[in-house]
Amino acid sequence: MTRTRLTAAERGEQLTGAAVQAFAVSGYAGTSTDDVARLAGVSQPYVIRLFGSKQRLFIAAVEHAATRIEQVFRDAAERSADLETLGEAYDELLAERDLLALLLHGFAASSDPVIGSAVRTCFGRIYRLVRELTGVDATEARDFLATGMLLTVLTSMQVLGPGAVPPEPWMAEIADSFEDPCAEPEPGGQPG
Amino acid sequence: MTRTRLTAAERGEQLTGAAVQAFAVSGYAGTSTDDVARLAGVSQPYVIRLFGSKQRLFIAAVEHAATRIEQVFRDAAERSADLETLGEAYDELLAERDLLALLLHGFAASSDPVIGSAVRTCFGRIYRLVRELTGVDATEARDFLATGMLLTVLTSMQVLGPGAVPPEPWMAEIADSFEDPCAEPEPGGQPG
DNA sequence: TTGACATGTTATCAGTCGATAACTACTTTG
DNA sequence: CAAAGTAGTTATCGACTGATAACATGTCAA
Repeated sequence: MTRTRLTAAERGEQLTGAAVQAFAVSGYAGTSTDDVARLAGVSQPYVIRLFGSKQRLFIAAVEHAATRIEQVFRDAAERSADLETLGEAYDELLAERDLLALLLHGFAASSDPVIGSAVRTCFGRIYRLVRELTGVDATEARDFLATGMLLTVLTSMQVLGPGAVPPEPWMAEIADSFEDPCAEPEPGGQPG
Repeated sequence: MTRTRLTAAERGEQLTGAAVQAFAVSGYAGTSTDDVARLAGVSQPYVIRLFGSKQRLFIAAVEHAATRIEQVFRDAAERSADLETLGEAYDELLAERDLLALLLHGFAASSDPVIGSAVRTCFGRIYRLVRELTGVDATEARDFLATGMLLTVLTSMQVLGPGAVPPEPWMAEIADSFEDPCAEPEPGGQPG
């Protein structure tokens, strides 16, 4: 079986996807470039040659995830440009677990100045996009993203989502609080 | 200069503190047991002998941080048992940056089943405590913790807090939204 | 066809890390 | 004082990692 040959650009895209998957599980320091290489079916040194360093590979993955998140929000806003619809879009993002998990690992890896800078830029773009798409003020956008962060963290902790552990009472309580529409304190706002 | 000799219990506590500091910066995979050892002024093998493994050291640090967070909330509730007061307590937690940063790294490291289990238990305890101290319902407690998660993430990203980078416009906008009391959508609720 | 370029691989290395083992030194107790 | 327990060290190992260099293989234009 001969290896399928791709252009450098194509291979780069494929590797970025593999990097999103791999880094989403174990984070920057916990994932080896060989993990990414195996996932994509190429050798580890080739990954380094294409991206220059592990750091640049990670940043490429974070930016890819952020771009995808923005796209999901944009698509949702095309249906209806309010926070409630964007909140529904969050369900799609939670289904693609990798995106938010990777972003969380990016936040955590922000003590590295280069990674931190890239991650802040991505987060800032998402915040701005939410405000522009829906026209809400800073406080509403902040509360929207706050709930999003909690959902992201709960998913990473495997309290919510596909890979969730058997729920303890407090987990079920929180999960229910997201699904009960009557419990919303203000009409049309929170993701979930 | 002779090394100060401590009992195993004392040294263990000191090492747990050092572990909180060290793991808060670079996370589980990104921090070596030698980093923790140097911070405490002992040799690396001794750290392993006292805690058995790096994993157990990390879990000890996470549980220590969670316990401290609970204590801050309890102290605040003794002044006044409502969410607003607990929100003020959050400022103390943000000042002790390590605690929340470490917890965030714990969330991110939850793909390890042993760590994940410990982290979920800690989070569940904090959630329960917030509800018990204030008597709020699940939705209010969830929104409180959601804002807390956003604050934690923003601090880790160095958007807020002592080590923050020079603020870009969107950062100032979010920071302001926390300080403006008039912008609160519902009276007395969010941390910050 | 041939040669230049692009796509990949294997071999290898220097550094790091968690963990074990064996040894040392201090303290307490009888 | 001696012996036993406690606190801590140095030496060392095997595994892993990111990165470099050299080599191989496939593709396409002249």
